[in-house]
Amino acid sequence: MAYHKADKMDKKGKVLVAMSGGIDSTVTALLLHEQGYEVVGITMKTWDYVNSGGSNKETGCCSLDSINDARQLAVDCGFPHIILDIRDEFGDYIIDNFVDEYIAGRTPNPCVLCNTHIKWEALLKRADQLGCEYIATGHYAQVRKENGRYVVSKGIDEWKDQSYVLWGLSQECLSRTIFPMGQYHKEDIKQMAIDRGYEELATKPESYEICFIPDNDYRGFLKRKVEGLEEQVKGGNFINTKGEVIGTHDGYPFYTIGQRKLGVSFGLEASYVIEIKPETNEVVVGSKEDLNKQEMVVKGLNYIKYDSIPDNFESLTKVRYKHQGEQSTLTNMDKEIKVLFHKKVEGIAPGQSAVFYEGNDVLGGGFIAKQ
RNA sequence: GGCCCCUUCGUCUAGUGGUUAGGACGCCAGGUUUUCAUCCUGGAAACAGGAGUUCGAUUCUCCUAGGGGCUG
Repeated sequence: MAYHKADKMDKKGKVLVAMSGGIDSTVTALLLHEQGYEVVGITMKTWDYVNSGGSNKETGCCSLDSINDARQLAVDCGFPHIILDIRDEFGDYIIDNFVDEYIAGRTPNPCVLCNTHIKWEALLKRADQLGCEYIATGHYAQVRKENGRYVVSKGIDEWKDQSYVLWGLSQECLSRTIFPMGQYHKEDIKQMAIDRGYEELATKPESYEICFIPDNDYRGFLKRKVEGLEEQVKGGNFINTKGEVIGTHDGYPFYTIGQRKLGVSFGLEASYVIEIKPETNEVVVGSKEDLNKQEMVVKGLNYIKYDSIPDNFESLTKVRYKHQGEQSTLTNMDKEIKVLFHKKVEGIAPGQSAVFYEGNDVLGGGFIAKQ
């Protein structure tokens, strides 16, 4: 495909924009296009939605039924758009890991894993094939180069900040990544969409499900995916912190640490899952106070701002996506980091990502191994 | 087998001769949220049954059904 304006556009470069069809990635493509980048849109097909039940929600990281919207925008703006089928890699890696983690009694975050191991890899590979210097996504986060490293920091819209899900990206990936959303607030983005004639995008509900579980029922997904699981694990015991049996549950994979609504009333106060024991199919239940833990171990580390973290480093550490974070002291221990929080943190769940911050900058992160 | 004390939303309970019968947990629905959760708002939901006393009974009395004390 010939680009008659190629000379002019080359000043900014060629960028491959991941487009889900939602508002954020759409505006991302629009802005870069307006700024003079040579934009190529790409929509990744991660999962076969055909028989998964419909959804009219459009603006998650991997929306459903949105390929046409992305393509239409590309047509409107006159840039190319391609569809990339990554169902195989996605299924083998993300979905298998998702299932394995739950079977192991942990709580995975597939979005983080997909970013780290699938999405960027697929984007960069295709970018190389297309001669794109950069890739861009609609994440609310920022990247800058500092002291020879590419540093991820929070988007200026604190409320929408998505830097948490990017802790696993390599320096190589970051060196070619642009996050236009990072310097805007969500309201600005909505206004930009409206100004450009895409008001319907601004009013679409956002999607919050895991992309491969459109009905938002991960428990049902596990049951369908793992034959015989439901029968094997049902009837396990709820036990209290003294080890006494206080009830029966549906099976340990169907709970997560910090979960409250357990379908049974155990006493005067709300009860929370504080520990999951896959080997005995027991779920330990306790009070809100029992959920609070002072320390944890994080493994599978990736460093962003520096190439390592010195001992006794002070950082704000998040244990979940929307966790506000808690001050902590980090200590290296042979490919793992021990995190000692200054104040106890509620509901630390193995399998979730821990992300370390220095101010607004992401130091790095890893997976919570144990409390 | 005699004389005492219990019985309220699914659960644990508060309470009164006239109340919208209150709360907590659980449940349901919304909100927040690119994971799972948390969190916030709202909602449904009960006086064991029967007969009295009373202007009026969930409350007082009596009777029929389910738990604790002294005697044999």
